[in-house]
Amino acid sequence: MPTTPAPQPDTRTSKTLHNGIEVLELLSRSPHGLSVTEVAEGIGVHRTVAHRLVRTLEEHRLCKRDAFKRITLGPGLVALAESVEVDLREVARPVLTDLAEAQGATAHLVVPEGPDEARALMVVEPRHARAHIAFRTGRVDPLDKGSAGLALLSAMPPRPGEREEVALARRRGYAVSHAEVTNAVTGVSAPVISPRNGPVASIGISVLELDDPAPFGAAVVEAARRIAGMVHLP
Amino acid sequence: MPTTPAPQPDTRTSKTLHNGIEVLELLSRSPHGLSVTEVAEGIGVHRTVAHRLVRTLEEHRLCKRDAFKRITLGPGLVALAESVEVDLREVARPVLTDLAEAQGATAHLVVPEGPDEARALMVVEPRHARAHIAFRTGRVDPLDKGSAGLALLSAMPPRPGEREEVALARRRGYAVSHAEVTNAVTGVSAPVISPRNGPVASIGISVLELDDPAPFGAAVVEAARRIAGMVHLP
DNA sequence: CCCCAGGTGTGCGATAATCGCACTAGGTGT
DNA sequence: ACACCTAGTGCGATTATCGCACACCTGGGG
Repeated sequence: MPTTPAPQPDTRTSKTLHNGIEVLELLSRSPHGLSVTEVAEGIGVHRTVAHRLVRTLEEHRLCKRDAFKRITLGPGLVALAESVEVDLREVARPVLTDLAEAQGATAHLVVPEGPDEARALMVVEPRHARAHIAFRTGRVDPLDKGSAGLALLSAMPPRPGEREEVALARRRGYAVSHAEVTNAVTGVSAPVISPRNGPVASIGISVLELDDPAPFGAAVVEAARRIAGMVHLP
Repeated sequence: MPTTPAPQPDTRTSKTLHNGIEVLELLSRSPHGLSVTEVAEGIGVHRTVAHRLVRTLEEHRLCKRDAFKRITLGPGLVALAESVEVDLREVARPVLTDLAEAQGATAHLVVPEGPDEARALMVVEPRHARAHIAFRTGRVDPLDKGSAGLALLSAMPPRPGEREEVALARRRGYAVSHAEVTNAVTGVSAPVISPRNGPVASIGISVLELDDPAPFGAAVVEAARRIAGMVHLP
């Protein structure tokens, strides 16, 4: 019996770094922290390995251990995250707050991720609305669900079998969705199109109203236009 | 010549993970992105190694490559960062916005990091002030510089050789600093003290006024008290 | 009190993952 | 066409990682 067939090691990615990142992702799903043993079980490595990974992350403030040794994500991550897409978020922030305030609804900036997904990069809630939606920054949704993704698709070349709403959005300049990612919520989004880089983001609002989306559409189109005029990637 | 003296490998931390994190830190200092070669030079590893690290980070969306192969930080980081100190930030957010609005100044939540540093976890700017300070979330300052750090120190046992301002803050309940971290800016901060965990944060504002800090002090003390009453760590 | 159970933390040898060479491929400017 | 630059890859040598075995601490019974 010639040992095991062929483990075929992957020389293209780094296993140790992969494990370290999995620790971070595991911790982000564990709001109340974990022990070293739980981390080891959670990602399927030996306890000693988890120990070394945690210590390394800790040195970089990517995780920390509280008074009784429980491990949670560390504030170093907020410093790193602050540098993600700085120029885009810098110009988008005032536009989003204005939009949220003017419409009395939650405004969001969403970027495409991979070929079929979109991630919320920024979410701004209105200050003085009677009621409004809240959802998590960093959230990922399929590109073909929700107004933000539809708006992004509408700024790309048509795909075979694309939803009818995309073609409609392409004509109107903004996309509308209802109860696709969140029950009872209507989304209205417009693509932010950079002359140089194509559709870099979408900007939109989540409203509770069910009637005519046209005024909202005009508002998000205008907001997207403002951002596109200011963003210039190298 | 008996080879090299003694390389003494470090078994306590993980070199590969360390390198991967250094890539992230390097990228956060490089707003316009880097090439693989630049990454390799920046952290002092072979180009092939940098290549593998980048690819691994990319799979987890911690970095991404734009149209012309330049590498920047990826949106996966904002999802991770969103989970840092969730409960604390959840309760602090409305308090900070109220504080910023009421005082017409930038409000901030700062947490201790290591024995001698403090990091800004959250920064909220006022909506309608004539002028206000802005600074970066995630920023690190020495614990004995600036009102936030002084406030944290004032809630800890006295240290040998501590600044006089700390004792003063201990008596008044809030700390005041002027032009210590930023020119011409006065900071006023109060510690957030959890009955169970001691000083977990400080909350404060950065103002341009130079006169009586007492009203600001009362406001930050009240804000810190509100947060302390709501935060309950496991 | 002592001992056990359940957890963290650590030295060290075997081994598998990483490193870096040598090479291919693609693009740019002369 | 050529020289020159950077990205990307297969593969053997080397070295970092893995995981065992053990020490240590803390709390709770017997």
